[in-house]
Amino acid sequence: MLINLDYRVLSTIILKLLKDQDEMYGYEIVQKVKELTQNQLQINEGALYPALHKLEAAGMLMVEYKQYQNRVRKYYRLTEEGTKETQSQLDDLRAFMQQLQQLLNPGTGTDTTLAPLQ
Amino acid sequence: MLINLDYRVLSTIILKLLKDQDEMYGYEIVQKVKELTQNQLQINEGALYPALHKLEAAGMLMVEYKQYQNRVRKYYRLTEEGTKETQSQLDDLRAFMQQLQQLLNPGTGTDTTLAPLQ
DNA sequence: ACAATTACATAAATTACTTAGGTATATTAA
DNA sequence: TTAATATACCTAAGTAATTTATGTAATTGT
Repeated sequence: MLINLDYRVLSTIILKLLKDQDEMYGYEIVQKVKELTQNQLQINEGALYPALHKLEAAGMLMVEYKQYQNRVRKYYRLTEEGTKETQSQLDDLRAFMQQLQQLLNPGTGTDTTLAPLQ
Repeated sequence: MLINLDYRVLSTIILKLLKDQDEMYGYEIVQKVKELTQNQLQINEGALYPALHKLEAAGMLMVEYKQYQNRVRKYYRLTEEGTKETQSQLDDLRAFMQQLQQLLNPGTGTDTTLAPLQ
């Protein structure tokens, strides 16, 4: 099967951002993606929140509520298993993107290498 | 919205292969993808055939039936509009992949450029 | 002769995304 | 000061497309 890249991409982005930033709340993730891609990519909140809940239910993320002014933010952070999963998903996505290069640029041959995903 | 990359990827692969090979039949596309990716990517026939029908219905592909031994193969070929669409989808996919690089490799900075998609 | 491959196809079930809406506080603009 | 926008969370209905499971039929391999 052609990897379901939608869900892959969404969860991989979430995990990778949390790997870099240590902890973030949902709305912050939406903004961060906009910022990093100069408004070219935008995550729907209707997709993000369920994805966060799913990752949490799967034991990849843990939650901490924090007071900020008069509201409560829900901060997410990688669990130990989530950290492993992050690496695994990054590897998978890198592999997939390389396969895609293979398909879309046949003949470029030796070096279609992407910058290594950390 | 996070681009629906599944459908994007599938149709872009189909169109790109037809751009390179001029004409192919469905089963051939499945095999070609396996071959080009050393069995690492595999298109489900249950996904491919409906996608081909959809692209045909959209006027991107035209069909020619050809006799081969005792069976009939259904060959697909790009229409004029399909040729334009191919370029457009390749451009979109390249852009998307660059955004993805941006997200997954922040700091790599100057050159995360992919080999140009033809 | 039987199993696997080639070649097409569709349908039910599943998945998960988009769209749309809802609640509530805080900030900015008119 | 009030209205609109931004922040911050959430869920549900509708939609889209994939996976899985079949089905048919000819051909090739064992």
